[in-house]
Amino acid sequence: MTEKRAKQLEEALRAAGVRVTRQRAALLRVLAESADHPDAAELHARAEAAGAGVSLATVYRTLTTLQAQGVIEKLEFQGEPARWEAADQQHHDHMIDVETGEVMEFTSDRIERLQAEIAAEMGYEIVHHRMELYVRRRRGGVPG
Amino acid sequence: MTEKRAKQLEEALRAAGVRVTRQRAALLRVLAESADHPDAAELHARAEAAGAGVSLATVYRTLTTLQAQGVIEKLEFQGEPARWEAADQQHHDHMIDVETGEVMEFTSDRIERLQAEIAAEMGYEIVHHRMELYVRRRRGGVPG
DNA sequence: ATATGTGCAAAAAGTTTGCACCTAC
DNA sequence: GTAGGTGCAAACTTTTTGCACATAT
Repeated sequence: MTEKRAKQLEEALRAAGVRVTRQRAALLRVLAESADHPDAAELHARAEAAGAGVSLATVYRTLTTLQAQGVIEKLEFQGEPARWEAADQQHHDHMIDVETGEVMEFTSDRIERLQAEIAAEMGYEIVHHRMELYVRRRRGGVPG
Repeated sequence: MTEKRAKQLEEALRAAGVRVTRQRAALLRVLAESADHPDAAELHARAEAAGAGVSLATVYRTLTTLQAQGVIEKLEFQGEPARWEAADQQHHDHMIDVETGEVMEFTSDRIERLQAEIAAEMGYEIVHHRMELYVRRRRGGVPG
């Protein structure tokens, strides 16, 4: 399944005139297999672990390229190195447990609508947004 | 007015056991006079322009200290150096014009309520949040 | 008097880049 | 064949830190 996705992406890149090198193919596979939100160093480590020879500089360059192609999204949480995620899912925002560091995803059409309304009232339209909730588990809280 | 505010802050800091040095006093004044969202280098430049002898290292250390005292807030917009703002106003979020770089402030009780609801549904409570709308002026838009 | 703060210069951390070589198309 | 990609090492940007000296309380 992730292999299939990786192949699809290779085609899309070629169609866009972006060369699919050994390094890029390897990173596409690593990204397709990653359900979490790894940073550049972590992606490099995973590629190395998979036996791909990819330099860290190329990881950075590839991430920039894939972002420009809309294949991945860059996440910049408070003061940490940038993290990345596949862009194939529907849009969502993030909730970060400040105690464990765990990153969860959520969506809210109602919030998105309100954001658009607020921008419109001020004469603007939204290009993109960023919303992060830094949270703590409630004592006696509802089980996940 | 800003001078008065700076004096108040000096008192609060002393009360909290934080020494009010010449450098800190100078930075408090620069911050009190700044209605925008300057980064450390800009604050350093403004302090220098005001004739205060303050090193950049001290600017960084002071910003960290003032943040810990709740006097200022740190803003981290997409990939730029951190910016700072006085924390005396009510809570608000930011809207950034992607074409001009202009930073505007806004509030929405409705969004804040929805955020709390979403966190609660997942068994969490919000410690703090970050919401930024990256926007573009609408062609034929409503005047500001 | 002394715990704290400061300046300087060096280091850290994350990311980007110049250049010679390599490779997908 | 050639435009575009890669590796390496060096540079860059922002921020932090060790240490000797200075100063607010």
